[in-house]
Amino acid sequence: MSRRAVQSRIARAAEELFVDKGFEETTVDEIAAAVGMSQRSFFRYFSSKDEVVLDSLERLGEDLAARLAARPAGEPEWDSLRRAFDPVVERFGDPVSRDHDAAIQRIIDGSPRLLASYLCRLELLQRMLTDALTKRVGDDADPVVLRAMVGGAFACLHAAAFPSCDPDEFAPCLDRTMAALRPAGAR
Amino acid sequence: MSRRAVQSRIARAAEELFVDKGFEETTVDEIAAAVGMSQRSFFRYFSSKDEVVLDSLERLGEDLAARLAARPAGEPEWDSLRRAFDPVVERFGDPVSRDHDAAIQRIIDGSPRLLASYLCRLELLQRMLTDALTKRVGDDADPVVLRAMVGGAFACLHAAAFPSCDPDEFAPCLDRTMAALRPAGAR
DNA sequence: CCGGATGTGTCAGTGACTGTCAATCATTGC
DNA sequence: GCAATGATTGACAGTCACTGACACATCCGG
Repeated sequence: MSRRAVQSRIARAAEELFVDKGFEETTVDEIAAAVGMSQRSFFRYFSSKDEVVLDSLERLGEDLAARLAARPAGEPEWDSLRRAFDPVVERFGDPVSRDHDAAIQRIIDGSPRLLASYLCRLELLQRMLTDALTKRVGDDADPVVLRAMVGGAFACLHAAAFPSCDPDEFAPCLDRTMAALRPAGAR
Repeated sequence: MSRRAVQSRIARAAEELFVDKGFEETTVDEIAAAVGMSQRSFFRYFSSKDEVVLDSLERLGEDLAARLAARPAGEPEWDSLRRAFDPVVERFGDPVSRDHDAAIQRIIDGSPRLLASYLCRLELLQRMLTDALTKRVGDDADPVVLRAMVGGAFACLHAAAFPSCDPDEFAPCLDRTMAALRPAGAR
């Protein structure tokens, strides 16, 4: 069985336990037992307990960065960033993946420890997008401003994804927010 | 001796050790020994090892929120946010506190675990500012947009504080970045 | 059949953190 | 002055995430 397959088996078992009992209340031993392996082997597939939950974010990051890189050359950066978020919007469109993501999000919000790791991941993700954006724009642009712009776009994404906004309204909510925050100087 | 005084004694000793040996390489036992108390007592003053480093951020948050609340009523939100950041700019102006903060920041950046907690704190701080901003603006404003605006302003702060920008240039760098990211719709 | 590469379980250890209990000390009421 | 009370502490044991070391199995090309 491939490494990826094992990881996904572990992840599925772990998420079930997390939903049942909560993240902090579930020990790594229990997860390992649920998939029939030793604790030591669990750590051969995931470098930490957090990783089980946050693993999918890594692939999402690569996806977003690729989308951003593929945007047409002349497009204003703010619009490119909005378009790079399309995969996220799509996932929100499908009820199955949306429910799954919502469950994950509830797990994350339920544990400060995990929430911290999650934010760290988002930070990494922003760095990836900043690099992609820098390549598109060229080195003449101010790197600090680019960094901030990606941060601003993520703030819109983060705000729109907040539970206060109901999931069906996600896409319009994101558009509205990004329109409101659109930098005045943007081409 | 007051609780605060003990906390600050612990914090001073801990920071010295962290600078010397690094955060991860310093055990709580060592910190406790350095101030002559048991490990158990250390945890009575700080709920975690992270807390020793991040404690000061809490007070900063209250400060920023108070500044924001005190801005004149008609001022555009983006400008109010910029002014709320003044205490941070001031700290960067004083060489002593700047060096101290830089040391702290190096400690934070040196440990992924601590960095994660730090970002979590920043998130909390943003929530505080969002609440303050909401009070100023009234409930007719879109809460999601307000949330995103605070996030955008923090992205500017975060980007400007990055080591790539030299400390003397911090204030102009922040102004430049916030000018570039100023929302087009802002009054 | 043998070589190493790869995957696994076991075990021992570290370090953060928690619960519990008993001793100490200052405060308060009498 | 003294006893009851509450807060602070140290000592100790325990849990849990995570790591390193080693032994064992399997598998695969030569």
